[in-house]
Amino acid sequence: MIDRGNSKQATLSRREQQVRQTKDAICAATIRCLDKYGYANTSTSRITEEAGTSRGALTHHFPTKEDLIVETTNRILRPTASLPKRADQDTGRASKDHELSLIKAELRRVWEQVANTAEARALLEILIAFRTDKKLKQRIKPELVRWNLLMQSSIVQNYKLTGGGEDERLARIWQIARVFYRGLITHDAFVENSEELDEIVNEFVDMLAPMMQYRHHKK
Amino acid sequence: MIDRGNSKQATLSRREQQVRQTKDAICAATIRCLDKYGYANTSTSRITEEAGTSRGALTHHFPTKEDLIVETTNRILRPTASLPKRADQDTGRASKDHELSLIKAELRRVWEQVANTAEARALLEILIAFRTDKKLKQRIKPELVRWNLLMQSSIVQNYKLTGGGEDERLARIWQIARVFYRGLITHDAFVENSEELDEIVNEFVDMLAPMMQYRHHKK
DNA sequence: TATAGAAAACAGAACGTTCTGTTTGTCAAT
DNA sequence: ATTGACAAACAGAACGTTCTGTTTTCTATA
Repeated sequence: MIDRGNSKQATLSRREQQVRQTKDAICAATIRCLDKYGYANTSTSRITEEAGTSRGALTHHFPTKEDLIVETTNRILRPTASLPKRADQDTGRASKDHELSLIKAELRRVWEQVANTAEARALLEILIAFRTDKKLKQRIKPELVRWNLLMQSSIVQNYKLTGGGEDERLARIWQIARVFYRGLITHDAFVENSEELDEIVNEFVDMLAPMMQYRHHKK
Repeated sequence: MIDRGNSKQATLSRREQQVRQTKDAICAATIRCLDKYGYANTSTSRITEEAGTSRGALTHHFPTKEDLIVETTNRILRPTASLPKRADQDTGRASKDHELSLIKAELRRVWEQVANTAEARALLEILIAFRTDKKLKQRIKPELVRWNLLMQSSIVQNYKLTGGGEDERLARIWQIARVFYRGLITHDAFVENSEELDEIVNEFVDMLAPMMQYRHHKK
Protein backbone atom coordinates (compact mmCIF):
# COMPACT_ATOMS: atom_id res chain seq x y z
CA MET A 1 0.00 0.00 0.00
CA ILE A 2 1.33 3.39 -0.93
CA ASP A 3 1.75 6.07 1.70
CA ARG A 4 -0.56 8.51 -0.10
CA GLY A 5 -3.69 7.31 1.55
CA ASN A 6 -4.49 10.44 3.50
CA SER A 7 -6.49 13.11 1.81
CA LYS A 8 -4.33 16.21 2.24
CA GLN A 9 -1.20 15.23 0.35
CA ALA A 10 0.88 17.29 -2.03
CA THR A 11 1.27 14.48 -4.51
CA LEU A 12 -1.84 13.36 -6.30
CA SER A 13 -2.20 10.20 -8.26
CA ARG A 14 -3.18 10.49 -11.88
CA ARG A 15 -6.66 9.38 -11.02
CA GLU A 16 -7.08 11.96 -8.29
CA GLN A 17 -5.78 14.63 -10.60
CA GLN A 18 -8.27 13.63 -13.23
CA VAL A 19 -11.11 13.69 -10.73
CA ARG A 20 -10.11 17.09 -9.53
CA GLN A 21 -10.01 18.42 -13.08
CA THR A 22 -13.45 17.06 -13.84
CA LYS A 23 -14.96 18.46 -10.67
CA ASP A 24 -13.33 21.80 -11.30
CA ALA A 25 -14.68 21.90 -14.84
CA ILE A 26 -18.18 21.02 -13.68
CA CYS A 27 -18.28 23.56 -10.87
CA ALA A 28 -16.82 26.29 -13.05
CA ALA A 29 -19.42 25.51 -15.68
CA THR A 30 -22.12 25.64 -13.03
CA ILE A 31 -21.04 29.15 -12.08
CA ARG A 32 -21.03 30.28 -15.70
CA CYS A 33 -24.46 28.79 -16.31
CA LEU A 34 -25.96 30.31 -13.17
CA ASP A 35 -24.62 33.66 -14.25
CA LYS A 36 -25.71 33.41 -17.86
CA TYR A 37 -28.98 31.48 -17.66
CA GLY A 38 -30.14 31.82 -14.06
CA TYR A 39 -30.95 29.13 -11.56
CA ALA A 40 -34.18 27.99 -13.20
CA ASN A 41 -32.54 27.45 -16.57
CA THR A 42 -29.39 25.85 -15.29
CA SER A 43 -30.08 22.18 -15.89
CA THR A 44 -27.59 19.45 -15.27
CA SER A 45 -27.35 18.65 -18.96
CA ARG A 46 -26.68 22.27 -19.76
CA ILE A 47 -23.88 22.29 -17.24
CA THR A 48 -22.28 19.24 -18.77
CA GLU A 49 -22.46 20.82 -22.21
CA GLU A 50 -20.74 23.90 -20.85
CA ALA A 51 -18.18 21.78 -19.00
CA GLY A 52 -17.52 19.49 -21.94
CA THR A 53 -18.25 16.35 -20.01
CA SER A 54 -21.06 13.85 -19.95
CA ARG A 55 -24.02 13.73 -17.65
CA GLY A 56 -22.64 10.50 -16.32
CA ALA A 57 -19.59 12.27 -15.01
CA LEU A 58 -21.71 14.84 -13.27
CA THR A 59 -24.06 12.40 -11.61
CA HIS A 60 -21.13 10.28 -10.58
CA HIS A 61 -19.44 13.06 -8.65
CA PHE A 62 -22.62 14.83 -7.60
CA PRO A 63 -25.43 12.34 -7.05
CA THR A 64 -28.02 15.07 -6.69
CA LYS A 65 -28.23 18.56 -8.04
CA GLU A 66 -28.27 19.77 -4.47
CA ASP A 67 -24.83 18.25 -3.92
CA LEU A 68 -23.55 20.13 -6.93
CA ILE A 69 -24.96 23.44 -5.74
CA VAL A 70 -23.55 22.98 -2.25
CA GLU A 71 -20.08 22.23 -3.56
CA THR A 72 -20.23 25.09 -6.04
CA THR A 73 -21.28 27.47 -3.29
CA ASN A 74 -18.29 26.45 -1.20
CA ARG A 75 -16.00 27.02 -4.13
CA ILE A 76 -17.44 30.48 -4.67
CA LEU A 77 -16.94 31.44 -1.05
CA ARG A 78 -13.48 30.01 -0.55
CA PRO A 79 -11.29 32.46 -2.49
CA THR A 80 -13.10 35.56 -1.21
CA ALA A 81 -12.88 34.59 2.44
CA SER A 82 -9.98 36.97 2.95
CA LEU A 83 -11.29 39.96 1.11
CA PRO A 84 -9.88 43.30 2.08
CA LYS A 85 -6.26 42.67 2.86
CA ARG A 86 -3.94 44.53 0.53
CA ALA A 87 -1.70 47.53 0.16
CA ASP A 88 -0.62 47.45 3.76
CA GLN A 89 2.86 48.59 3.02
CA ASP A 90 2.30 52.04 1.55
CA THR A 91 -0.19 53.28 4.11
CA GLY A 92 2.31 53.75 6.86
CA ARG A 93 3.08 57.42 6.42
CA ALA A 94 0.33 58.37 4.03
CA SER A 95 -1.55 61.58 4.66
CA LYS A 96 -5.13 61.45 5.87
CA ASP A 97 -6.36 62.60 2.50
CA HIS A 98 -4.40 59.94 0.76
CA GLU A 99 -5.67 57.27 3.10
CA LEU A 100 -9.25 58.32 2.42
CA SER A 101 -8.78 58.05 -1.31
CA LEU A 102 -7.17 54.65 -0.85
CA ILE A 103 -10.13 53.41 1.10
CA LYS A 104 -12.50 54.77 -1.49
CA ALA A 105 -10.57 52.98 -4.18
CA GLU A 106 -10.74 49.80 -2.14
CA LEU A 107 -14.51 50.07 -1.74
CA ARG A 108 -14.91 50.59 -5.45
CA ARG A 109 -12.62 47.66 -6.14
CA VAL A 110 -14.81 45.41 -4.02
CA TRP A 111 -17.72 46.25 -6.28
CA GLU A 112 -15.86 45.81 -9.52
CA GLN A 113 -13.71 42.80 -8.71
CA VAL A 114 -15.70 40.94 -6.10
CA ALA A 115 -19.37 41.86 -6.04
CA ASN A 116 -19.92 42.40 -9.76
CA THR A 117 -18.45 39.15 -11.01
CA ALA A 118 -19.83 35.94 -12.44
CA GLU A 119 -19.16 34.24 -9.10
CA ALA A 120 -21.07 36.83 -7.11
CA ARG A 121 -23.99 36.77 -9.53
CA ALA A 122 -24.05 32.99 -9.39
CA LEU A 123 -24.08 33.17 -5.61
CA LEU A 124 -27.00 35.58 -5.78
CA GLU A 125 -28.90 33.10 -7.90
CA ILE A 126 -28.22 30.45 -5.30
CA LEU A 127 -29.22 32.75 -2.45
CA ILE A 128 -32.52 33.47 -4.12
CA ALA A 129 -33.25 29.84 -4.92
CA PHE A 130 -32.20 28.91 -1.43
CA ARG A 131 -34.57 31.46 0.13
CA THR A 132 -37.52 29.21 -0.70
CA ASP A 133 -35.76 25.85 -0.60
CA LYS A 134 -35.60 24.39 2.89
CA LYS A 135 -33.26 21.52 2.11
CA LEU A 136 -30.74 23.68 0.33
CA LYS A 137 -31.01 26.24 3.11
CA GLN A 138 -30.19 23.66 5.77
CA ARG A 139 -27.07 22.58 3.96
CA ILE A 140 -25.70 25.95 2.89
CA LYS A 141 -26.66 28.38 5.61
CA PRO A 142 -24.06 27.22 8.16
CA GLU A 143 -21.34 27.80 5.59
CA LEU A 144 -22.65 31.26 4.81
CA VAL A 145 -22.85 32.26 8.45
CA ARG A 146 -19.34 31.00 9.03
CA TRP A 147 -18.09 32.84 5.99
CA ASN A 148 -19.73 36.02 7.20
CA LEU A 149 -18.03 35.81 10.58
CA LEU A 150 -14.70 35.09 8.93
CA MET A 151 -15.17 38.10 6.75
CA GLN A 152 -15.98 40.27 9.73
CA SER A 153 -12.88 39.27 11.63
CA SER A 154 -10.79 39.89 8.55
CA ILE A 155 -12.26 43.37 8.29
CA VAL A 156 -11.74 44.21 11.92
CA GLN A 157 -8.10 43.22 11.57
CA ASN A 158 -7.52 45.61 8.71
CA TYR A 159 -9.76 48.56 9.50
CA LYS A 160 -10.88 50.63 12.45
CA LEU A 161 -13.58 53.23 12.91
CA THR A 162 -12.65 56.85 12.34
CA GLY A 163 -12.57 58.52 15.74
CA GLY A 164 -12.77 55.18 17.50
CA GLY A 165 -15.76 52.99 18.25
CA GLU A 166 -16.77 49.39 18.70
CA ASP A 167 -15.58 46.81 16.22
CA GLU A 168 -19.14 45.55 15.98
CA ARG A 169 -20.15 48.80 14.41
CA LEU A 170 -17.33 48.60 11.88
CA ALA A 171 -18.35 45.08 11.01
CA ARG A 172 -21.92 46.25 10.56
CA ILE A 173 -20.82 49.02 8.23
CA TRP A 174 -18.97 46.58 6.01
CA GLN A 175 -21.99 44.33 6.03
CA ILE A 176 -23.99 47.28 4.81
CA ALA A 177 -21.56 47.56 1.94
CA ARG A 178 -21.94 43.93 1.01
CA VAL A 179 -25.72 44.10 1.27
CA PHE A 180 -25.73 47.20 -0.89
CA TYR A 181 -23.54 45.62 -3.54
CA ARG A 182 -25.76 42.57 -3.62
CA GLY A 183 -28.78 44.77 -4.22
CA LEU A 184 -26.89 46.66 -6.86
CA ILE A 185 -26.55 43.57 -9.02
CA THR A 186 -30.22 43.76 -9.86
CA HIS A 187 -30.45 47.52 -9.98
CA ASP A 188 -29.50 47.91 -13.62
CA ALA A 189 -33.08 46.83 -14.21
CA PHE A 190 -34.16 50.29 -13.12
CA VAL A 191 -31.70 52.50 -14.99
CA GLU A 192 -31.14 53.15 -18.67
CA ASN A 193 -27.37 53.17 -18.79
CA SER A 194 -24.84 51.66 -16.46
CA GLU A 195 -23.16 54.99 -15.81
CA GLU A 196 -25.96 55.80 -13.41
CA LEU A 197 -24.90 52.75 -11.45
CA ASP A 198 -21.37 54.10 -11.24
CA GLU A 199 -22.69 57.38 -9.89
CA ILE A 200 -24.65 55.53 -7.24
CA VAL A 201 -21.58 53.52 -6.30
CA ASN A 202 -19.52 56.71 -6.00
CA GLU A 203 -22.16 58.32 -3.83
CA PHE A 204 -22.21 55.28 -1.61
CA VAL A 205 -18.43 55.08 -1.39
CA ASP A 206 -18.23 58.76 -0.47
CA MET A 207 -20.68 58.04 2.31
CA LEU A 208 -18.87 55.05 3.77
CA ALA A 209 -15.19 55.72 3.29
CA PRO A 210 -14.85 58.58 5.79
CA MET A 211 -16.20 56.31 8.51
CA MET A 212 -13.16 54.02 8.49
CA GLN A 213 -9.39 54.06 8.59
CA TYR A 214 -6.66 51.49 8.14
CA ARG A 215 -5.58 49.67 11.22
CA HIS A 216 -1.78 49.55 11.41
CA HIS A 217 -0.33 46.46 12.97
CA LYS A 218 2.56 46.62 15.39
CA LYS A 219 5.55 44.54 14.44
CA MET B 1 -76.92 50.21 -27.18
CA ILE B 2 -75.84 51.05 -23.70
CA ASP B 3 -73.52 53.98 -23.11
CA ARG B 4 -70.93 51.89 -21.30
CA GLY B 5 -68.82 51.10 -24.30
CA ASN B 6 -65.73 53.04 -23.34
CA SER B 7 -63.16 51.37 -21.19
CA LYS B 8 -62.63 53.85 -18.36
CA GLN B 9 -66.04 53.91 -16.76
CA ALA B 10 -66.99 53.90 -13.12
CA THR B 11 -69.69 51.30 -13.62
CA LEU B 12 -68.51 47.89 -14.65
CA SER B 13 -70.68 45.29 -16.28
CA ARG B 14 -71.06 42.04 -14.47
CA ARG B 15 -68.74 40.44 -16.98
CA GLU B 16 -66.00 43.00 -16.46
CA GLN B 17 -66.36 42.63 -12.72
CA GLN B 18 -65.99 38.87 -12.97
CA VAL B 19 -62.95 39.18 -15.19
CA ARG B 20 -61.37 41.61 -12.83
CA GLN B 21 -61.96 39.31 -9.88
CA THR B 22 -60.43 36.35 -11.65
CA LYS B 23 -57.39 38.29 -12.80
CA ASP B 24 -56.95 39.73 -9.33
CA ALA B 25 -57.10 36.29 -7.78
CA ILE B 26 -54.58 34.89 -10.25
CA CYS B 27 -52.11 37.74 -9.88
CA ALA B 28 -52.40 37.76 -6.11
CA ALA B 29 -51.79 34.02 -6.10
CA THR B 30 -48.79 34.55 -8.35
CA ILE B 31 -47.29 36.97 -5.86
CA ARG B 32 -47.89 34.58 -2.99
CA CYS B 33 -46.35 31.68 -4.91
CA LEU B 34 -43.30 33.68 -5.97
CA ASP B 35 -42.75 34.67 -2.37
CA LYS B 36 -43.30 31.22 -0.92
CA TYR B 37 -41.87 28.91 -3.57
CA GLY B 38 -39.60 31.09 -5.68
CA TYR B 39 -39.69 31.70 -9.41
CA ALA B 40 -38.47 28.25 -10.42
CA ASN B 41 -41.13 26.46 -8.40
CA THR B 42 -43.99 28.74 -9.32
CA SER B 43 -45.75 26.72 -12.00
CA THR B 44 -48.95 27.76 -13.65
CA SER B 45 -50.80 24.84 -12.13
CA ARG B 46 -49.56 25.77 -8.68
CA ILE B 47 -50.82 29.28 -9.20
CA THR B 48 -54.26 28.07 -10.19
CA GLU B 49 -54.39 25.87 -7.11
CA GLU B 50 -53.49 28.83 -4.94
CA ALA B 51 -55.96 31.07 -6.75
CA GLY B 52 -58.77 28.53 -6.69
CA THR B 53 -59.36 28.69 -10.41
CA SER B 54 -58.73 26.35 -13.30
CA ARG B 55 -55.81 26.23 -15.67
CA GLY B 56 -58.19 27.17 -18.42
CA ALA B 57 -59.00 30.45 -16.74
CA LEU B 58 -55.35 31.28 -16.42
CA THR B 59 -54.40 30.50 -19.98
CA HIS B 60 -57.44 32.35 -21.20
CA HIS B 61 -56.44 35.61 -19.55
CA PHE B 62 -52.69 35.07 -19.82
CA PRO B 63 -51.84 33.08 -22.94
CA THR B 64 -48.22 32.69 -21.89
CA LYS B 65 -46.52 32.64 -18.54
CA GLU B 66 -44.62 35.70 -19.62
CA ASP B 67 -47.86 37.61 -19.96
CA LEU B 68 -48.78 36.66 -16.43
CA ILE B 69 -45.45 37.78 -15.03
CA VAL B 70 -45.60 41.09 -16.86
CA GLU B 71 -49.08 41.85 -15.57
CA THR B 72 -48.17 40.78 -12.05
CA THR B 73 -45.11 43.02 -12.11
CA ASN B 74 -47.23 45.99 -13.07
CA ARG B 75 -49.60 45.25 -10.24
CA ILE B 76 -46.74 45.08 -7.77
CA LEU B 77 -45.35 48.41 -8.89
CA ARG B 78 -48.59 50.36 -9.11
CA PRO B 79 -49.49 50.88 -5.44
CA THR B 80 -45.95 51.77 -4.39
CA ALA B 81 -45.45 54.37 -7.07
CA SER B 82 -46.06 57.15 -4.55
CA LEU B 83 -44.01 55.92 -1.70
CA PRO B 84 -42.80 58.46 0.78
CA LYS B 85 -45.62 60.95 1.08
CA ARG B 86 -47.04 61.03 4.56
CA ALA B 87 -47.06 62.91 7.83
CA ASP B 88 -46.78 66.23 6.10
CA GLN B 89 -49.00 68.00 8.57
CA ASP B 90 -47.08 67.67 11.80
CA THR B 91 -43.67 68.58 10.51
CA GLY B 92 -44.35 72.25 10.18
CA ARG B 93 -42.99 73.50 13.47
CA ALA B 94 -41.17 70.43 14.64
CA SER B 95 -37.72 70.81 16.10
CA LYS B 96 -34.73 69.64 14.11
CA ASP B 97 -34.25 66.68 16.44
CA HIS B 98 -37.83 65.68 16.05
CA GLU B 99 -37.63 65.93 12.28
CA LEU B 100 -34.58 63.68 12.27
CA SER B 101 -36.34 61.01 14.29
CA LEU B 102 -39.35 61.28 11.99
CA ILE B 103 -37.18 60.69 8.97
CA LYS B 104 -35.48 57.77 10.66
CA ALA B 105 -38.87 56.27 11.42
CA GLU B 106 -39.87 56.77 7.81
CA LEU B 107 -36.76 55.00 6.54
CA ARG B 108 -37.41 52.09 8.87
CA ARG B 109 -41.02 52.00 7.78
CA VAL B 110 -39.96 51.68 4.15
CA TRP B 111 -38.05 48.55 5.07
CA GLU B 112 -40.79 47.00 7.14
CA GLN B 113 -43.83 47.94 5.14
CA VAL B 114 -42.54 48.22 1.59
CA ALA B 115 -39.25 46.44 1.04
CA ASN B 116 -39.77 43.47 3.34
CA THR B 117 -43.16 42.36 2.05
CA ALA B 118 -44.43 39.49 -0.06
CA GLU B 119 -44.79 41.89 -2.98
CA ALA B 120 -41.21 43.10 -2.74
CA ARG B 121 -39.88 39.58 -2.42
CA ALA B 122 -41.93 38.49 -5.41
CA LEU B 123 -40.54 41.40 -7.36
CA LEU B 124 -37.04 40.36 -6.42
CA GLU B 125 -37.74 36.88 -7.75
CA ILE B 126 -38.89 38.44 -10.99
CA LEU B 127 -35.88 40.74 -11.15
CA ILE B 128 -33.55 37.80 -10.77
CA ALA B 129 -35.35 35.67 -13.33
CA PHE B 130 -35.50 38.63 -15.64
CA ARG B 131 -31.75 39.24 -15.37
CA THR B 132 -31.10 36.22 -17.57
CA ASP B 133 -34.30 36.29 -19.62
CA LYS B 134 -34.06 38.59 -22.62
CA LYS B 135 -37.69 38.45 -23.60
CA LEU B 136 -38.97 39.19 -20.13
CA LYS B 137 -36.39 41.94 -19.81
CA GLN B 138 -37.57 43.64 -22.97
CA ARG B 139 -41.13 43.71 -21.76
CA ILE B 140 -40.60 44.72 -18.14
CA LYS B 141 -37.58 47.00 -18.12
CA PRO B 142 -39.34 50.06 -19.57
CA GLU B 143 -41.91 49.85 -16.80
CA LEU B 144 -39.23 49.57 -14.15
CA VAL B 145 -37.29 52.53 -15.49
CA ARG B 146 -40.45 54.60 -15.61
CA TRP B 147 -41.34 53.57 -12.08
CA ASN B 148 -37.88 54.52 -10.87
CA LEU B 149 -38.15 58.01 -12.35
CA LEU B 150 -41.61 58.43 -10.88
CA MET B 151 -40.29 57.43 -7.51
CA GLN B 152 -37.43 59.88 -7.80
CA SER B 153 -39.68 62.80 -8.59
CA SER B 154 -41.92 61.86 -5.72
CA ILE B 155 -38.92 61.89 -3.39
CA VAL B 156 -37.62 65.21 -4.61
CA GLN B 157 -41.02 66.72 -3.93
CA ASN B 158 -41.04 65.60 -0.32
CA TYR B 159 -37.42 65.82 0.73
CA LYS B 160 -34.40 68.03 0.29
CA LEU B 161 -30.73 67.64 1.12
CA THR B 162 -29.56 68.86 4.51
CA GLY B 163 -27.51 71.97 3.91
CA GLY B 164 -28.68 72.18 0.34
CA GLY B 165 -27.46 70.39 -2.75
CA GLU B 166 -28.63 69.05 -6.08
CA ASP B 167 -31.83 67.07 -6.27
CA GLU B 168 -29.95 64.47 -8.30
CA ARG B 169 -27.86 63.67 -5.27
CA LEU B 170 -30.93 63.31 -3.08
CA ALA B 171 -32.48 60.99 -5.62
CA ARG B 172 -29.28 58.96 -5.69
CA ILE B 173 -29.31 58.64 -1.91
CA TRP B 174 -32.83 57.28 -1.91
CA GLN B 175 -31.84 54.88 -4.66
CA ILE B 176 -29.06 53.70 -2.39
CA ALA B 177 -31.68 52.99 0.25
CA ARG B 178 -33.78 50.97 -2.15
CA VAL B 179 -30.77 49.04 -3.42
CA PHE B 180 -29.71 48.34 0.15
CA TYR B 181 -33.14 47.12 1.13
CA ARG B 182 -33.23 44.83 -1.88
CA GLY B 183 -29.92 43.34 -0.87
CA LEU B 184 -31.15 42.98 2.66
CA ILE B 185 -33.89 40.58 1.63
CA THR B 186 -31.31 37.90 1.00
CA HIS B 187 -29.03 38.82 3.86
CA ASP B 188 -30.71 36.70 6.51
CA ALA B 189 -28.85 33.88 4.81
CA PHE B 190 -25.71 35.16 6.47
CA VAL B 191 -26.90 35.82 10.02
CA GLU B 192 -28.17 33.52 12.73
CA ASN B 193 -31.01 35.60 14.09
CA SER B 194 -33.01 38.34 12.49
CA GLU B 195 -32.15 40.85 15.23
CA GLU B 196 -28.80 41.31 13.56
CA LEU B 197 -30.69 42.46 10.50
CA ASP B 198 -32.48 45.06 12.60
CA GLU B 199 -29.17 46.35 13.90
CA ILE B 200 -27.88 46.67 10.36
CA VAL B 201 -31.02 48.54 9.35
CA ASN B 202 -30.63 50.91 12.29
CA GLU B 203 -27.01 51.53 11.43
CA PHE B 204 -27.98 52.26 7.86
CA VAL B 205 -30.83 54.54 8.85
CA ASP B 206 -28.57 56.48 11.21
CA MET B 207 -26.23 56.95 8.30
CA LEU B 208 -28.79 58.20 5.81
CA ALA B 209 -31.33 60.14 7.82
CA PRO B 210 -29.09 63.11 8.73
CA MET B 211 -28.49 63.71 5.04
CA MET B 212 -32.06 64.75 4.31
CA GLN B 213 -34.84 67.00 5.54
CA TYR B 214 -38.49 67.43 4.77
CA ARG B 215 -39.31 69.85 2.02
CA HIS B 216 -42.15 72.13 3.11
CA HIS B 217 -44.50 73.20 0.39
CA LYS B 218 -45.78 76.72 0.16
CA LYS B 219 -49.53 77.03 0.13
C1' DT C 1 -89.60 42.71 -23.31
C1' DA C 2 -88.31 38.31 -24.68
C1' DT C 3 -85.12 35.49 -26.95
C1' DA C 4 -81.90 33.45 -30.26
C1' DG C 5 -77.25 33.51 -31.42
C1' DA C 6 -72.62 35.21 -30.88
C1' DA C 7 -68.78 35.91 -28.00
C1' DA C 8 -66.24 35.58 -24.13
C1' DA C 9 -65.08 33.16 -19.60
C1' DC C 10 -63.96 29.10 -17.83
C1' DA C 11 -62.83 24.01 -17.19
C1' DG C 12 -60.02 20.14 -17.93
C1' DA C 13 -57.72 16.74 -20.72
C1' DA C 14 -53.82 15.88 -23.86
C1' DC C 15 -49.40 16.85 -26.08
C1' DG C 16 -44.58 17.32 -26.67
C1' DT C 17 -40.66 18.78 -24.24
C1' DT C 18 -37.49 19.01 -20.51
C1' DC C 19 -35.79 17.82 -16.21
C1' DT C 20 -33.68 14.95 -12.39
C1' DG C 21 -32.37 10.64 -10.74
C1' DT C 22 -31.46 5.70 -11.79
C1' DT C 23 -29.62 1.91 -14.18
C1' DT C 24 -26.72 -0.50 -17.22
C1' DG C 25 -22.53 -0.79 -19.75
C1' DT C 26 -17.49 0.20 -20.92
C1' DC C 27 -12.80 1.16 -20.09
C1' DA C 28 -8.66 2.40 -17.73
C1' DA C 29 -6.05 2.63 -13.41
C1' DT C 30 -4.59 0.36 -9.42
C1' DA D 1 -9.05 -8.77 -10.84
C1' DT D 2 -11.32 -5.25 -8.74
C1' DT D 3 -12.55 -0.77 -8.26
C1' DG D 4 -13.74 3.76 -9.64
C1' DA D 5 -14.42 7.22 -13.61
C1' DC D 6 -17.15 8.03 -17.13
C1' DA D 7 -20.77 7.29 -20.83
C1' DA D 8 -25.32 6.56 -22.41
C1' DA D 9 -29.89 4.93 -22.24
C1' DC D 10 -33.93 4.89 -19.56
C1' DA D 11 -37.98 6.00 -16.39
C1' DG D 12 -41.09 8.92 -14.08
C1' DA D 13 -42.58 13.40 -13.01
C1' DA D 14 -43.56 18.11 -14.08
C1' DC D 15 -43.67 21.87 -17.03
C1' DG D 16 -45.95 25.30 -20.44
C1' DT D 17 -48.91 25.34 -24.11
C1' DT D 18 -52.63 23.83 -27.12
C1' DC D 19 -56.99 22.06 -27.87
C1' DT D 20 -61.85 20.80 -27.19
C1' DG D 21 -65.95 21.22 -24.69
C1' DT D 22 -69.14 23.71 -21.33
C1' DT D 23 -71.18 27.62 -19.07
C1' DT D 24 -72.12 32.41 -18.61
C1' DT D 25 -72.87 37.01 -20.33
C1' DC D 26 -73.91 40.31 -23.78
C1' DT D 27 -76.54 42.18 -27.66
C1' DA D 28 -79.28 42.65 -31.74
C1' DT D 29 -83.70 41.71 -33.37
C1' DA D 30 -88.49 40.24 -33.21
